[in-house]
Amino acid sequence: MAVTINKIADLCGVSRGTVDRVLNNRGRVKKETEIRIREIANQLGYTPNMAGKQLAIRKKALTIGLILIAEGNAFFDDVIRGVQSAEKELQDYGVTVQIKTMKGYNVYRQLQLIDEIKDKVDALIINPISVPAIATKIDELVEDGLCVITVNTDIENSKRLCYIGSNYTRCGQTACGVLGLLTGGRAHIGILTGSNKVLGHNERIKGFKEVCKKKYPDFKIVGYGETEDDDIKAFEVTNKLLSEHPEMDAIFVVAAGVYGVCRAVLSFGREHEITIISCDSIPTTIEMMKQGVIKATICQQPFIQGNKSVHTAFNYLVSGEVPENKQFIVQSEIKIVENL
Amino acid sequence: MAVTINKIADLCGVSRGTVDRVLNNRGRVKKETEIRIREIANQLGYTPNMAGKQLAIRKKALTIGLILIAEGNAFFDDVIRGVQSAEKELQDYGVTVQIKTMKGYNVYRQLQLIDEIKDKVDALIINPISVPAIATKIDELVEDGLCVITVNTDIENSKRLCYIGSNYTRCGQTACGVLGLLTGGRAHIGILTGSNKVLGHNERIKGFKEVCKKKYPDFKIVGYGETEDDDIKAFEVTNKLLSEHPEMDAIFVVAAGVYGVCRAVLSFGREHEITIISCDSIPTTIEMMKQGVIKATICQQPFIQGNKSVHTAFNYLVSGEVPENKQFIVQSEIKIVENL
DNA sequence: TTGTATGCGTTATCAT
DNA sequence: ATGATAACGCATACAA
Repeated sequence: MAVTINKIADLCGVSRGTVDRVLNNRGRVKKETEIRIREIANQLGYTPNMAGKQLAIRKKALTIGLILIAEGNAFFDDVIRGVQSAEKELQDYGVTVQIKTMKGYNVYRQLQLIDEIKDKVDALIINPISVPAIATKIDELVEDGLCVITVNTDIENSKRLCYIGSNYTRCGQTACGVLGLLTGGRAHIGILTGSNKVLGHNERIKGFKEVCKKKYPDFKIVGYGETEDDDIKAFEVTNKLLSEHPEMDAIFVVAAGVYGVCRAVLSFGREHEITIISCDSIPTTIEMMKQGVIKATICQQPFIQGNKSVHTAFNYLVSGEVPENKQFIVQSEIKIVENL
Repeated sequence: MAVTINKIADLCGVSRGTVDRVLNNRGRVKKETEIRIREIANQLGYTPNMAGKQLAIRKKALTIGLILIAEGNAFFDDVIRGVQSAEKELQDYGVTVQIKTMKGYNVYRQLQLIDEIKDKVDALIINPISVPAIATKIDELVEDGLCVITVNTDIENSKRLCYIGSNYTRCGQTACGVLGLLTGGRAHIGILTGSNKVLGHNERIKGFKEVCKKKYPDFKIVGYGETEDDDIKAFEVTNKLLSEHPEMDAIFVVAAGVYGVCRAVLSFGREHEITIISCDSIPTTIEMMKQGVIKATICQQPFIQGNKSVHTAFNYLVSGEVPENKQFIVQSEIKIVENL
């Protein structure tokens, strides 16, 4: 039978209350008894019982807040689905989530949203803009006792509890690996990123180039473009790239704007000559895969990102459980039309 | 606030005990009160509280038994890791798992193991041999009130609670899709299956051929071999195939014996000319991928298969929760060396 | 500084 | 057929 707080109390000849105070660092207990209790607890390998905790804590309704740069970005639809699924799974324990979305990389707006939400929630899950101002803000929140988790994008040198999301470098490496296999290691590549101000996009390109260098000496990157995560902009810039580089026979779409890129390739009638690899799988991307325009896409388990971040926040709030790893990295999944 | 059994009792003017008897079909309650209670419960949308259930049920130690055809099959190592992880996650609730392993497709042996374990467990998770004798046995167990879940291999027309595992057809389709992309849709393919008596292997081949037919008219399947899931046998039969079909430039390894196949290809010095696609990722397969001998492998989330099956059994035992789908199908994951 | 009582939602065992 | 009561493990308010 598992060891409970009661058993420890018996063994130490004190009351449950005292053991509780020690094990949850509530103070107000004599040093020497504290030491004794801790010793016995460790020795017996005490682990708090979740069901008990959850039942007792039920009186307090927990609110978990989310700030996501989700507007106009279909990728986040699945993240939100994961969040909502977690809310449902945790409804027994009185958990409510509150999602605030924003559009684009407006630091001021994100700070504003943080201030709006911070006093209403027990934990904050944020898809942060990776700039010092946000990092500082996160640290402030944590100092004030709020539980903060970064999702999808990390700010490593901040005091957040943990990061849940992908390894962008890995995604880029995988993309290059796939492209290498599809082209036999010989291609003239156009890279269409979202913005060269976004860390994640740059890391994907970095990973891509690493593999290029190590394994595919005959890969030539012939041009770059920025889609600004917008299909129209993507369409224009891809058109330009295709005109300037008729030798281009492969495209890596690093971020959003995938559909715009595809439409440009289609407008040149070159969809059969150009191997397109993209990231993530939103409906328009899936449609393009079904039409054979996109050959493969590298996904980052958005549902799990949303779901796991809520569960992690909840576990921390309920039992002070700190994740064993500061980063929970989702898989870089290769999807083709057959395994969508 | 969520609706509890207590609230229902109040509203109906009865005691919790009565409500409990009704909602858990324990009988011994007057028809008309039963109807009234059910009505109110439905109306209020009562959902049992997990934490409460789990605390109360804790007195009974639950045992979940597993029968896996795991010996000599490294694929199952990850399944078992998933099972053990689930055991740890559920230890708070007094769950113990008991794993029995066997080697090869010996129906009599499997029946024997079932008889050994059936009276000692509250649920049985089985990786069944797909023959009528086992199906009948499963039905008997279920009739006797045991909870039975099939894992990794299903027996669809049986009374098992549900199946947790892959869609083998899908795996084969994915393999063909990948091969199509890697070869430009033109290849002379050798197929090395485990045994043509194993349903899953045949389904993979079926899926592979489907995509061949639909998308890749220039794929020619030039030969078949059976590895009997054994590396030595695989080595021999692949050697034979390579001798008889020098035009062969692609291999789909359907089941185990992957390493033997690779060694044969290496012994012919043809590892650069032959595109090998395999299934699953055991250590020797990973090694061959790193050496570039295998280009891609299609995986079926073994850890999740093990983990999820235990959790599903637990949920059923604790709350009678029947899975919403009779089949929980894991993803067919494409793995290359970059995203292993 | 410590102990006790009460309650969270459910199940199980009595007693009626 | 039904109700009352005691667990299960933990948190907390209150008493000492």
